[in-house]
Amino acid sequence: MAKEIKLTEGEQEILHVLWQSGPSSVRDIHEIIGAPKQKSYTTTLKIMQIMYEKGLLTRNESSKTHIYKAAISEKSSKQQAVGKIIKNLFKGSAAQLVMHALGNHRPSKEELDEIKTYLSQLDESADKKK
Amino acid sequence: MAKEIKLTEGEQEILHVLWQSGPSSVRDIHEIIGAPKQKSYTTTLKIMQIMYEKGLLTRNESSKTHIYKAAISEKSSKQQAVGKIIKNLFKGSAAQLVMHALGNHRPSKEELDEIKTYLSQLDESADKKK
DNA sequence: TTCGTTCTACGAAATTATTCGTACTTAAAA
DNA sequence: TTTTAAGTACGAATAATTTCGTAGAACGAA
Repeated sequence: MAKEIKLTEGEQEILHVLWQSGPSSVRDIHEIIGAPKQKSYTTTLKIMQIMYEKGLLTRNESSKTHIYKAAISEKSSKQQAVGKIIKNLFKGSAAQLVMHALGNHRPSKEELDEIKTYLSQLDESADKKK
Repeated sequence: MAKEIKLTEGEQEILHVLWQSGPSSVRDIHEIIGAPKQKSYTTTLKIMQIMYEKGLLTRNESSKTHIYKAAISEKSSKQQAVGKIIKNLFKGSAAQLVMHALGNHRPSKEELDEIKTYLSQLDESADKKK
């Protein structure tokens, strides 16, 4: 199992932006999440520096403006986040989460079809297993 | 939209237990989450008292040992938690979360059937809407 | 009634996270 | 070359959270 990483609120926000936008400068990130909240630039900088020290981010220092990248994958974070929710809020049942998600966030017809297709694929591969 | 409630790590743990077990004493909760982590009893007590002051818990003081209940519903917390994940990690697509959950937590045949049934119901009711 | 156990209340220390000011560096523009 | 704009580093204040010790109340058993 992947190591359990504990992220603070601020760290999560920064990772989300980096995953969406790709490698970014502190300024880039700050415009998106710090500035709108009236936080000073050095606040964003500090958090990113700490994340760098912790190994949550890597950075390219070749130019004056450092460019940061997420050092942990969105994929593993998704898995951890979803797994945690299933465990804590849905008594371990992925199916319950699925139905909850479908019930509350009304996917479009297209999305529903997408899911059905996916489900039938799952069925088939389940047969072939082991 | 329901008010955005921010819970600390410790608060979440306690709510999870209360939702699972129903009304409980501090001792009950402590045995489940404090004791295994070698925390002292008063630590659990203190957090629950603070939660009570914040209105996150209610309590019955009729006996010496107070009995606490969660004051916020598991349902709304689920909605908030799932909504947040969909927004932050799945670009707003519930379908993506669903497929991720199905892909990583291999539900049993029974669960799959359950989901399919649920899906077809959704389809029908979608037709009737507005 | 007295003792021992179990509880709550509360204050304060310790820890963790966020926030920001200041100093110094770099590089480009004037 | 001087000035100005934009960056980084870093220390320290503040805020939020967790942790625990101590005091005193409640209550049952001896």
